[in-house]
Amino acid sequence: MADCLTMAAGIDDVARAAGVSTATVSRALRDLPNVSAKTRERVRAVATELGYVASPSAASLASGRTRAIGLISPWVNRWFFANIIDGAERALRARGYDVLLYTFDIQRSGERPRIDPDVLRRRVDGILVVGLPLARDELEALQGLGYPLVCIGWGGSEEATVRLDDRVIGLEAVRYLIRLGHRVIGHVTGTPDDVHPWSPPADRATGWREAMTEAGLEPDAGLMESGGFEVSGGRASVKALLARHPDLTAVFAASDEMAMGAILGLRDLGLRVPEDVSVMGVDGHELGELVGLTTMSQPVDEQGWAAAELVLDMINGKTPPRRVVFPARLVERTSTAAPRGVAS
Amino acid sequence: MADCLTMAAGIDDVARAAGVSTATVSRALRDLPNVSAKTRERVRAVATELGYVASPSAASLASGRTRAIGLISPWVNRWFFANIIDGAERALRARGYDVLLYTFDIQRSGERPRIDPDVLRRRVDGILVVGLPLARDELEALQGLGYPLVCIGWGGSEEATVRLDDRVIGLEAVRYLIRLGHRVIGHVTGTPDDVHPWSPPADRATGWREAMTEAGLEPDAGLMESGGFEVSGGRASVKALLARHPDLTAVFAASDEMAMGAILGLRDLGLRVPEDVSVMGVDGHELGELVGLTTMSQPVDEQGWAAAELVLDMINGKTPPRRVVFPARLVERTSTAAPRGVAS
DNA sequence: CTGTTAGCGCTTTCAT
DNA sequence: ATGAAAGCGCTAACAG
Repeated sequence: MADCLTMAAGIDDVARAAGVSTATVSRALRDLPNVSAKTRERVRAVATELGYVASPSAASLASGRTRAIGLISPWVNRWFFANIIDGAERALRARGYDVLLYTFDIQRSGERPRIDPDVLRRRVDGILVVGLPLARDELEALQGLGYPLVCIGWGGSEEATVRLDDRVIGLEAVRYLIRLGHRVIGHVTGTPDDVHPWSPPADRATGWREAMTEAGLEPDAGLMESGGFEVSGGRASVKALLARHPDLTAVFAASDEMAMGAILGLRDLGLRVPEDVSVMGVDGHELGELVGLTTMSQPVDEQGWAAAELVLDMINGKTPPRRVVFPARLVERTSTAAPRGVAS
Repeated sequence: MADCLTMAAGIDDVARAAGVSTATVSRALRDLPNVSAKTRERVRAVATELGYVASPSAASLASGRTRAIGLISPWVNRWFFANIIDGAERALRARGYDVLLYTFDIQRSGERPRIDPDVLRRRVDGILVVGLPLARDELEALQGLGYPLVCIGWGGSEEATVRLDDRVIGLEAVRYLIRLGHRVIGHVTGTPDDVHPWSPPADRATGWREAMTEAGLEPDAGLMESGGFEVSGGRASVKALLARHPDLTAVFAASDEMAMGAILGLRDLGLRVPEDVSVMGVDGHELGELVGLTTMSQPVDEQGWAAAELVLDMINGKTPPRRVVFPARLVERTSTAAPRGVAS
C-alpha cells in the first residue's frame, strides 16, 4: 500500500501508469461516454491501486461545479432542524454530494445579523434553507448567487419548497381541542410579529384563528403568546396566557418543545395536565411520550430527503415540482382531555 | 450594484480597477504584510465595490489549504451530537472556516460500514470526530490523510481529545445512588461489547463497577444492559434488567435519552419513579426536567468550542494540549430517592 | 512595498 | 475512442 502521507497520486500518475492520457483517466473515472470498456477497467484498476482520488478543488475550478450543497439552518440542536439536517445529509451524501453547514441565529427580538451570501459564493452548487424565514432582501441576495435554492419548512409560492400545510395543522389541532369541549384555547406561537405571512408559526396561528372563528369562539389577541420555539419560551408563555385569561383550559403550541415547556410552566403554577389545562403541540418529538403529549406529528426524515432530491434535480436541469407538501397526523395521547365539567 | 448572476468579478478585475497587480490584491485582502495602508484600503474598497469574493476552489488549489473542517458524527439528531455540532460549527465559522458534515451510522450490531477516508481527501484542513469510537484501522486510515484530527467525547491517550472523565462520572453517579441507600443498581450502557476501552460507555460502566465494588456490592453482569444510546433502547433495557433482577431499586443510564427511555419502560411495567425505582442519566438534556431527571450534567457547547480551537491550533502549527477534560456535575432532581424502607 | 511569473490538478474543447 | 493543450482563478516564490 502506498504511503498516503508522502505521496498523493495525481491524475497524471494514473495516466502514466495506465498508459493513457489524463483526459481519458478523467473520463473513465467519471463514467463519461467515449471510453472503451477495457480502458475504463484498466484505469479504474490503476486508480484504485494508486489510491487516486481527484482533488475536489481542482475539479471544481476546472468544471465550475463543487458537488457540495450549502445547508443553512438557524440551529442544529433543535428537534426539527436536527432531524432535517440528518435526513438531508444522508440523502445528499448518497448522491455523492458534500454538505456545508451554516448556522445563523434567529434572535427573539427579530433583529438578526443578515445572512452574508458571500460565504456561499462559488462554494456550493445548491442551497437548502431550513426553517429560517428569510427577509425578502436576504432571500434575494441568496438567490442572486444563482444557485438552485429550496426552502424546507417554510417558503412562499415563489420558492421551491418542501413543507407542511401549517394552516391545516393549526386548524385540525384546534378543531380537535374544540371537539373535546374547550372554549378558551390559547396559542403559543414561534416568533414575535415580523414573520412572513408564509412562515409556519404564522400559518399555524392562522389555523388556530380560523378554527376558533368557525366555532364561534373569539381568537383574542391576548390568547396568543410567542415562545420563540424554545422550551423556556413555552414555559413562560403559558404563564402569560393564564395571567390574561384565567379561564383558559387548553393550549395549542406551535412546536412540541414549546408544548413541553408549557407543561413545565403549568406545573410551576401547580396546575395539572390535562385535568386543569390540556396541552398539545406539533412535531412528533420522540420525548413527547414522556408527558403523554398529544401532537400533530410530521414526517421529518422524508422532508429532508425530498428537499435533497429537489435541489439535485434542479441542479441537473430537471424541473421538479416546485412545492412538496407533507401531511401531519394527529397523535392523541394524555395531555389533552375534555375540560372539567364537560363529559367526553 | 453589479449583477451577481452574469458577472462574478475575478481577482484581475479588482487588480485592474485598483491599479495594482493581482498579487497585491491577494495580499491586501488576506491581511498579509507588505502592503501599504493606503493600497490595502483602496483594494478593499474596489473589492467591495465590485462584490469580489475569492474563489475557494482556486484559492485551495493554489495554496493547498481549504479552510474547511470535516465534522464526522454518527448522527446529528441526538442531544449530545446536535449540541457539539452546533457549538463547533459556530466556533469554526467565527474563525473563517467552513464545516463539512459527514454522518456515519453506528449499527447496534457493531457492524458498520467502514468510514471511507477518501471522501475527505483534499477537502479539509482538519477533522473532528464526534463521539464515534472508530476501529483502530479506521482511525489510522483517517489519520493517514495527514490532517490534524481531534476526537470529541471519546478517544485514547494517543489522540488529541476533548472529553469528559467518564469513569469518574460513572463513579460519582453510582456513589450518589449508593449514598441514597440503593444496593442493587442496574446500568444501561450505550453499546454492546466491541467498544473500545476508552469509549464513554465503557468508561461509565467501569465507574459503575468500581463504585459498586468499593461499596461491597456485586456489579453482576446481569445488572448491565445495552440501550444503544436510544430512548427505545433504554425503555427495553430496563425491562430486561428487571426481569433478571426483580430486586433492582435503581438504574444508572449512560445518557439522559436512555434514562428517559428507562422511565418510560418502568411506567410500562406499572412501576413508579422514584418510589419503586430510581433513575439517573448523564448529559443535562433540556427536557430532563419534564420527568425530574437526576443527571450528571456536562458542558456541551464548551466541548464543541474547545475542539474547534484545538484543531485550528494544530493546523496553525501550535502544539496545544493534546487532551482537554471537562467536568460534569451532579444535578439532583426527583427521579432519584432513597429506596423504600430506607430513611433518607 | 509591489509586480512578474509559475504553477496548483483537474476538466474540456478540439483534433485526430 | 483517445490525446494535446488551453485554461479554471487564485497563491507564492522570486525579483526588484
